[in-house]
Amino acid sequence: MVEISQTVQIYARLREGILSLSMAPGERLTERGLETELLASRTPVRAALMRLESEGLVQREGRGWMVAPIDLAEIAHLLEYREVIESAGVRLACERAVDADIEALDELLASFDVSQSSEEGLRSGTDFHVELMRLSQNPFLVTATEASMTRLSRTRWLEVQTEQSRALAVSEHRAIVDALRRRDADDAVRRVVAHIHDTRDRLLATIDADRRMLRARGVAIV
Amino acid sequence: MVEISQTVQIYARLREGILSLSMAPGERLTERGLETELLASRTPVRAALMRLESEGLVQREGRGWMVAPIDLAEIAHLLEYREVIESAGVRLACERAVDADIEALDELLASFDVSQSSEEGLRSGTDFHVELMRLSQNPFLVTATEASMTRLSRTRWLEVQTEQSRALAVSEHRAIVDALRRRDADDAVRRVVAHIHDTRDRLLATIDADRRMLRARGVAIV
DNA sequence: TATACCACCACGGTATACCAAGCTTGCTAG
DNA sequence: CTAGCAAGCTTGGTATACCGTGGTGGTATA
Repeated sequence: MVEISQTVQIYARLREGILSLSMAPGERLTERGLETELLASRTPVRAALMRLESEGLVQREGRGWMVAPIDLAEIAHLLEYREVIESAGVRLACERAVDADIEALDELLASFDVSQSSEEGLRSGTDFHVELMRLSQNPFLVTATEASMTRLSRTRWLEVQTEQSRALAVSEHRAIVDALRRRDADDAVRRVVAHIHDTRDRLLATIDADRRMLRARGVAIV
Repeated sequence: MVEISQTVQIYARLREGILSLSMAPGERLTERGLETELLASRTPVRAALMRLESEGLVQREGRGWMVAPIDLAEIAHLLEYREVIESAGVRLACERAVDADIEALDELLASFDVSQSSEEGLRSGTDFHVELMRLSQNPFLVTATEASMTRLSRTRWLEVQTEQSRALAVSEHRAIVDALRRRDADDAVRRVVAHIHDTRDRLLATIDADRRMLRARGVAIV
């Protein structure tokens, strides 16, 4: 058993609770409440809250804190932002990626294709896009994508995850890798844009349709 | 005189010291040292350091902290990142900006043109690009540009700021606003890209030429 | 003289006591 | 009965004491 500092442990537990929706969006938090709940002192709790604030997962609310609500407009803006980042990133990747890295990305895709567990399915999408951006050789594109996927990841639990929708996502990913392998930048960009558009349409349609249900589940949709 | 909390005051003072280069890039910092130097307790000092870390202005170094060194490769990546963000942003701005906001941006430009003080000249560039991104209506493009400009702002002090180079920057900004006013997205993007390329070339050339001098001044250029 | 070991000190991490401010609640006065 | 005020409690903000660890300098021994 490795010893882990309180700071990162508390941070990880809060982050997990928020992303898994076991802490409801919009839920009010107090430092002292978390202190007793997580059996730690306020110092690491405050550190975790500050870091989560910089990631957009918690917000200051009056004198206290709250779990960031799920905001439809923010989601739309994030997906537009991803479209900007990832189309430019995949174009750079076509110029710069070495073949071995493209094949490694393809293998990553295959490994996710095999595993069907839901939480791994959750990670597969975010990891694919992050690893794709890594091929651009620009660390800021990687970081921006990581941050975007983190903020978007709570919405995945809301989205209907049918067998065919997951298959579609995988095939779209595969098409991107294929274009990348052919160094066909224009096609790669087109497919990235199409993939993000598909994601957005599916997501916003689902959320919009289930608005009432989600609100009832305590999801504060602004 | 308004009372300001220790947390934001300490943060602001550290930030100012770092951005003005009065705290040297690569300089080692200790929480207890800053505590006595800034006449505050470790709690707000730690909070400030954590926030500055998330902005990339300080880094953890071993068990301690250091002012983030100026990294030539990082600067190049940041300028490439800005090119991605701002070309997409200005294209969106052409579609979405209302005329009044474009005129307001033009007036901002005029006000900076008049004022010739150096630190306002420093701010004028960053504010122009941030306000430009605001016209895209996407808050993530605004935030990304703010963060990039912050990280880049230390390099401005190193760059030779001749009268004609500043005049060139202003005229390039003006050309962008003109294209925006004509809703000529392709031209606007072209001019944004050209402007950032110019900035990069001037910056990297200056820094590369003065490498030895800068290192002698205590600037840790990796 | 060189190397190894030991003691001390400086560091970030953690816990906690105290503070001022703001909200809530309950009592009192009209 | 209602309105207003005051007291108390809860909040984040701040200061500080304490802990374990890692690094460093000095000394002793080979």
